[in-house]
Amino acid sequence: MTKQAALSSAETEILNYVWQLERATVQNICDELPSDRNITYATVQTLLRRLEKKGYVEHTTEGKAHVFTATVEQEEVANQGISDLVKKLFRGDTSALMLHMAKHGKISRKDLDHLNSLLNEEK
Amino acid sequence: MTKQAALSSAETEILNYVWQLERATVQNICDELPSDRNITYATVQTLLRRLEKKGYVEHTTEGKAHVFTATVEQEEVANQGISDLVKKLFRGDTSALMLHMAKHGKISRKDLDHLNSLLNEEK
DNA sequence: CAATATATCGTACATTTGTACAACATGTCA
DNA sequence: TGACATGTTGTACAAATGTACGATATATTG
Repeated sequence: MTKQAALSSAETEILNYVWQLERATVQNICDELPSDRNITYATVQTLLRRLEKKGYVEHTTEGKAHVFTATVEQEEVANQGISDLVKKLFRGDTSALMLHMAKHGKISRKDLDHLNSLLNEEK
Repeated sequence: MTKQAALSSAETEILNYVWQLERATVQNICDELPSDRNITYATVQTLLRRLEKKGYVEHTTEGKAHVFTATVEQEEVANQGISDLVKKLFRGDTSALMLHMAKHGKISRKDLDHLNSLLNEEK
């Protein structure tokens, strides 16, 4: 909650792998990267260093390698991201985002039914 | 459609005013800015110059001032923004975004009803 | 234990982004 | 028409971002 520095695009990309792997070394992440993502080991390392400085991950040393783990939840970061987007593109109006998505066919009947039951089962 | 350079945060902010005003001079935009947004005339000008170079606005000269108009629609930019967000935070899965929003109380019963009728009236 | 493979660390460097000043140009009004 | 107000242009500069090299440290294994 301590007002974290914003995540850059590349940082977010890497953070996703940390979430996914739960515990990840630089190498682990490099192994996960799709082959068309041309980025070196050194770059992944720099991004992890920056993520740590910004407070999104931390590490312990295991053997000679660093094992990184996330210190923030995906949920939190997602909330922040959505909130920023909505602020930037829909004057802070979340309903406007929904509407936009519906108009552009991003919401299916199935999604809607699902959401409906979700809302219903809430106390 | 010509693969535009991405919009920065400050650029998006200014582009929103261009959409809103339809035709806007630097001064017009400065007048619209909330008083707590401390940014100079010169900065707005620079951002408009960059928006033009990136192809999001164009201008005509009227008197001694430039009058800017958008060359892309808000809808397009919104789509791009959503798509980027979903890619970054929900592995490209739009439904996951919806679900997230529902879980976090960003979707109201009212929104849902509205979306429902929207989906229904579609041919 | 020495050589090898593999890590990290310090640094670097070109771009992009956010912000803005100073100089120059040009309508406008007395 | 000349001064004034208001525009634009060129330029700058620090911080953030994306990317990565070279030097150094350290497990591992023959």
